[in-house]
Amino acid sequence: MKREMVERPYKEVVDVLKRCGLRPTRQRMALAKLLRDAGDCHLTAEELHARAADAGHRISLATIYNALHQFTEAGLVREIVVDSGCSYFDTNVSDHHHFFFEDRRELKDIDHGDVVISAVPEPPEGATVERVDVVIRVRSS
Amino acid sequence: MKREMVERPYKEVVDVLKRCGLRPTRQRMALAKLLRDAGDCHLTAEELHARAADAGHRISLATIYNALHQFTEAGLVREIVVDSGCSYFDTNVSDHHHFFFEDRRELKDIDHGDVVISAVPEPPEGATVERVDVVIRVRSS
DNA sequence: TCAATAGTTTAGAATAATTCTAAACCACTT
DNA sequence: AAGTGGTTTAGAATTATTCTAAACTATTGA
Ligand SMILES: [Mn+2]
Ligand SMILES: [Mn+2]
Ligand SMILES: [Zn+2]
Ligand SMILES: [Zn+2]
Repeated sequence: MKREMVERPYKEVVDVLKRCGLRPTRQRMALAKLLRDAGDCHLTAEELHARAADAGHRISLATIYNALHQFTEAGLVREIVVDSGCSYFDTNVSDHHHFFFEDRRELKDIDHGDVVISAVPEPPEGATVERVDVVIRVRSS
Repeated sequence: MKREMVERPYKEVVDVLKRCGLRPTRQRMALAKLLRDAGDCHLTAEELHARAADAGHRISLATIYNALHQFTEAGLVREIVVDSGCSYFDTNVSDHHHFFFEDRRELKDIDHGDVVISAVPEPPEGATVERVDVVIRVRSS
């Protein structure tokens, strides 16, 4: 019973990982749980690494990168490129756009529906639209 | 007269540079001219470096980066971040958006007006909108 | 015309994010 | 319990970019 209270929260992430065809290893379970419990946010690999460390998990950066890419592939997180120099991983995988605070280098979600794109051009022949990213770059002033 | 035919094209870029408060050095003139003559396109620092070399200019990469940042500051080019790992510099500084071909890692302009954003949210208090970037990510398939 | 000055260029080292390597490790099957 | 094949890891490698400090040059005004 003591054991169960601690272990239960893992059940879900284990299932998610299995559904994605990823072995539920110690590291992937820890990371998947951290990401799920983090709520909607935008993390760099380094930040996730730090959070894992804070939670008592000693996971190599290589593994963090591996997991983030696998999770991206599986649709558990979404990679956002706004800053030449580092990638952000978004735990909110629903369709939404972003403010980017250039001075703080931070992303903030824009509620779906607050940006309306009323005309999107056809992609060129043989190309298929993967995603439409809208980033509103702002500076404090 | 022989001389003039070769030199005249530089007159404009010299003026542009002066207007921007940048000394018209040999390197900056060469780069400004290359960029102006390139037509609308999206270049990486390396690509511009290669074009300079092709045109017979031996300019260090550090200078390419310096110039591109100064030109960006001055509004002569626009920096676009779509690809974690490298920046693109757009010689088309008019208001427009982009397709990004993820496999080729190439940008393509979308005519102004082909993307209509009919609702843009207010930025948070104290933040001022710098720019709205729309990137339509496509893959060939 | 010629310094003096301040801005510019440069090679090469340094940095930072990310990827690679190859050996140790461990999840899952049998 | 052993075999297997995927996984993790430390550390080296890679890549784009920035930094450093010395050499260079555009500009100015004597
Ligand atoms: Mn970062
Ligand atoms: Mn590149
Ligand atoms: Zn988001
Ligand atoms: Zn463009």
